[in-house]
Amino acid sequence: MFPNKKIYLCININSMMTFAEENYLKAIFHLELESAGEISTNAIAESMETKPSSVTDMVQKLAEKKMLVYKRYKGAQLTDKGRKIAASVIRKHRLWEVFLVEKLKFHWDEVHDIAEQLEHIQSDELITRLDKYLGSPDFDPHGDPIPDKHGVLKRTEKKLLSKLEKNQQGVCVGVKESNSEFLQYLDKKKISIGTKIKVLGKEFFDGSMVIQVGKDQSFISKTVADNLYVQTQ
Amino acid sequence: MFPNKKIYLCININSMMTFAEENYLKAIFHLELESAGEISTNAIAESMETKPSSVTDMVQKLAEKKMLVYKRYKGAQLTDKGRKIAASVIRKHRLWEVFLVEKLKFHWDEVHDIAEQLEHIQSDELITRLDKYLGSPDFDPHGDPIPDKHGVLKRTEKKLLSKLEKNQQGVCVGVKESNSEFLQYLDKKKISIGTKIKVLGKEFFDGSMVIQVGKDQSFISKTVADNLYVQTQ
DNA sequence: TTATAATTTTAGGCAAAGCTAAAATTATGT
DNA sequence: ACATAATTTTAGCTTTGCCTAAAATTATAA
Repeated sequence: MFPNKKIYLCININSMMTFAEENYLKAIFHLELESAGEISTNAIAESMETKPSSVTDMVQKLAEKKMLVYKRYKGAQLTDKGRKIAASVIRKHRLWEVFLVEKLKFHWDEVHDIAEQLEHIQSDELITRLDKYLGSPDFDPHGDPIPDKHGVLKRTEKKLLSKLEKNQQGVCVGVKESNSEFLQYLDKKKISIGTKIKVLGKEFFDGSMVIQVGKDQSFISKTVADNLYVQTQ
Repeated sequence: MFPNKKIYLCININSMMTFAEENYLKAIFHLELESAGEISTNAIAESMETKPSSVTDMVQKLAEKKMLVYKRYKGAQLTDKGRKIAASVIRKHRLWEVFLVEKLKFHWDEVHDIAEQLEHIQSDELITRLDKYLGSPDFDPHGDPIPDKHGVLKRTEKKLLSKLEKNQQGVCVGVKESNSEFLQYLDKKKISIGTKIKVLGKEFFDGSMVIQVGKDQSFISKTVADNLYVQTQ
């Protein structure tokens, strides 16, 4: 009568999303943060490194599932339902990144691909416990905010260190582009996520800075200040 | 932060296995432990809750990939290559189970379905670090041995506590059938994985036992002794 | 305004992994 | 031994998620 018995195992109909569907919702969620209104097929295709025709297919399917609103030739917009699922995937991704860095001692720039897989593991209880285990972190190792369990993403005032003026201070929440050398440089300077940084001086002509990190003072170039995100409360 | 770079991290062509393929290899591996020689299509189908015709399809594909040897109407046998991959999937499954129980405080009987998903995460580095993080455990929370990184599974002398005679002892390595009440009972008796148990006395007529657990003595029924696995070295 | 460019959709195909129904093969019982 | 039962395979269909090529629509620029 019903072809596949295994279907009965899915108690929560909402989360009966495939990996591909979750990835689309996630991508659209990110695009909506950057620009309001309908998201174009092309934009989605580009961000997912896939073809526009594939996007059209999937977007139509997600529209049928009420995950988004889609108008031919116009684009897509997430519904509350779709946004919630996207946020939960991003929450999982970022929590796992925290786990990989904090517990397994991976570096910031090594964890993305693994988290990309882990984000699709289905178990609410798992995420509840993982979150608790990690001390309910607010940010992932790149300084990006972790959506709460209701899918609410705290939009934070993350800005580049280079934008701070003399005597302003912030907490390091991430890097713009991470590469091993830069991360090693930060290690040497004793800067990591959560480090308080105060601007003691800023040179006008080259944008270099003298900053306070803990009890030490440090000199950093504009290149560095342009690559570090801080949060000013 | 790095939206959707599709990165091809499959360095090892051998491990470019789909979830389905990995599940088949795993199932056949388990069946080979129970009975030597070729494994029948029907046996595989039954253990995977799928149809024999589906098994034939997949087994032919796995034979092409040299994961197993298949003869029409005869059955399948894993090659070294296939066995190694199966063992690595089982290793991952069991390590994740340890993580879920030891770190996230799940109960023994709650972790299977989650580990069933986690076992397919692809990253050698992840498993190396996870193993280290967990203290390179030899057994999972059900007392089943964890294959080493080379795919070697220590075949252990796991036996039911009820098989031990007076004055014999063993280390608790798992339960046969786990349910919440039984696990709570064990908690009360201070028995868990790794607990040393010595048989102080065994009643002939009902199989009940007096055992030593740490410094305490305990009385247990045959029902309990029939449901507890111990390892005698 | 209209021709051309860009975007988006449709149509048709492919591979994975499952299914059913029917055919082929092997096993069994008397 | 041989009919029947059980097992296994084949053939053909379905869905998912992607693709290419062509058609449809919208945008842009002279």
